[in-house]
Amino acid sequence: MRFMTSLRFIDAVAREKSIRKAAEKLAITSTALNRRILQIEEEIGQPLFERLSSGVRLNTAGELFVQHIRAQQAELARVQSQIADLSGIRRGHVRVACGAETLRYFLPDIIAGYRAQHDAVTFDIKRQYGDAAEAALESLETDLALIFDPIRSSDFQTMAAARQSVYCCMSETHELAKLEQIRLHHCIDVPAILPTALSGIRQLLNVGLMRRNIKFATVIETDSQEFIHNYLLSEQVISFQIPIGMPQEMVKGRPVNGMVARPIDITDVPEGTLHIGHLRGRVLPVAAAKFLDSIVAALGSRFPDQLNQ
Amino acid sequence: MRFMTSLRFIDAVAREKSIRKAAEKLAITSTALNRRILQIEEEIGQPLFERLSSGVRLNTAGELFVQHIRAQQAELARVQSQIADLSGIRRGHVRVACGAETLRYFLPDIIAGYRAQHDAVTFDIKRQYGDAAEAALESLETDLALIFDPIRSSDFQTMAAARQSVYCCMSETHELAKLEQIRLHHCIDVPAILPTALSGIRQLLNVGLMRRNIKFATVIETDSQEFIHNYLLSEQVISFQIPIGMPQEMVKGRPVNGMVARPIDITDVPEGTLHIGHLRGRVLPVAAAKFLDSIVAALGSRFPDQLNQ
DNA sequence: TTATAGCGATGCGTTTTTTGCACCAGCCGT
DNA sequence: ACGGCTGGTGCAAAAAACGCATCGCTATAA
Repeated sequence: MRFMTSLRFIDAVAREKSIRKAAEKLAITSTALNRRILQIEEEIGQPLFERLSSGVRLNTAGELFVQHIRAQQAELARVQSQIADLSGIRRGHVRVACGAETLRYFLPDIIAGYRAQHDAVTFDIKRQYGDAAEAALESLETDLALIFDPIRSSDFQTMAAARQSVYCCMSETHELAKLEQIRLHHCIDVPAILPTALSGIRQLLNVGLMRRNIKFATVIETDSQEFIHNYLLSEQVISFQIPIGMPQEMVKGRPVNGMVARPIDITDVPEGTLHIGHLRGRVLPVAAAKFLDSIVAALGSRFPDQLNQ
Repeated sequence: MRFMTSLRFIDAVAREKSIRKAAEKLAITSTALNRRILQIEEEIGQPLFERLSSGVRLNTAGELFVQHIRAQQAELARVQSQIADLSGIRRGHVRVACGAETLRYFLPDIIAGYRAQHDAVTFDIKRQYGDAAEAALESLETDLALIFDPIRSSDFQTMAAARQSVYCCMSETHELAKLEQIRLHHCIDVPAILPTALSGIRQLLNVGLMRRNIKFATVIETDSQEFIHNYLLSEQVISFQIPIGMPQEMVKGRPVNGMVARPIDITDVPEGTLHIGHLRGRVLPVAAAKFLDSIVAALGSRFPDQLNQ
């Protein structure tokens, strides 16, 4: 979109906080970029950036203007998607921010199903923790967010929610695998591998640990689910997951690839809520709105009793 | 605003329904304009205009896109005004659509008062009948509307309203000037000069005439208040006006420039309502919002008892 | 029927705008 | 004092936009 070039450039400079760095990303020279910015500042009638020795920074006017640029970009995307939708085949690009839990099995499944029907729709999946996902929604960097976490911003509009209780995962040969249900005190001194403190699962566990005044024997802390998953097979450690982050067979208690999951008593560790939604007040592009519909539908069929709203 | 040029051009072509006509208005050649449009159509991926032998016309995609362009222009104006407001002096441009009644004394007064405080704010005043004013709000051609009429569109957001009863105006030497209050039957066979059927006053009068099964001796019908005003001095005819369209002295029954006004019994002619508002859901530029405030305040002080909301 | 006038589209030479290179001045940490 | 970084600028080359002349088409009038 030619007429958006200058605006995109300003957005890029605002993000990079440096004309030269932004120029490099945009594959033009810094002088060309610099002049475009000076030109727009002149048209606006006042500077949008403060010039620092280390780069540039938005001033108040620039803050307002960049906010407008981003809203404008999102609006344009929506209109384009609407126009593309007129020609029958649905085109578009959907940007999703999600936690590691939904990234594992749920989203690939849903997206494959959606793309089977609309192969002209492309996706951008970003793994982000709750607060970062909310920030991405607000800066219009993403269309949808799947957050397993308390929602902090009132600008988040939940379109569906599913309550999820925490399960304990381990090798099927693990001692605790013999139990049908796990209590936290079973886990005392049992080597555990945990997600980082930013994770929603970890926060729920912490509530339980505080409540019962228990500490885990944490041997590894990582933000990689991939790592956790593989490590369970290498050492007799326990890990934690929520139903949406596991194969459905595993949720039912049956072993999958040598691993099993056992529910933790919810009097020990409270349930959490998976929120699916978008920025309040935003009208989503057609593709994103329809994809959201299919997420909501899938969630409804997988967790019929835990679905709110 | 350089980056808006192509968009403005498309808007112009959409309005003129002709590339050549639009080119003339934009002071460029039709070929340059034509190529800009072809370029944008290519970027969008499909045509925005249907080519007819007599010119062009928006297709569905174009309809969507032009709608986006207009919203975008309004948003940009708002952001610009917000930025200008940062530097202390309030700049901006306010576009008002109003009927002939408010155009006469009320608006000049308010605008003069507002400009005395903010001389960097400019105005564009368009006289339009109710439905045209509502259309102008929806196509974002105007920011505010003052409509003395029933409101038809639910997209009109009323910010203030004042009930106005109809007065009969005439030379102070007119026979009817001796009465304190006029009844419709007094006006039978009295030569009258009336506003056109589109006017809100005329519609109220029609209600009364239907009710009482009376007909005026209409000698002249015009949409020019200026003409009506001057004609009252040249011939012994009656005319009709609402308080906001008259000098305040005249409303009190005293002659002004040889003319007087007498209230019509409201059992004969019902009261009407003057609505002041903007397009629902729209965030107005700073200057327009503040000007609206001053209109509302002025209305409140002039018609303290008739003010709703 | 032909003639004509109006419309949008296109090839081509000219003008305007944008870009890249080389370089300057200022700031900061070493 | 130095080297490395920043944004800003003069000038020439590249690219984009523009205007003129002209084409093909259609609706209207003679």
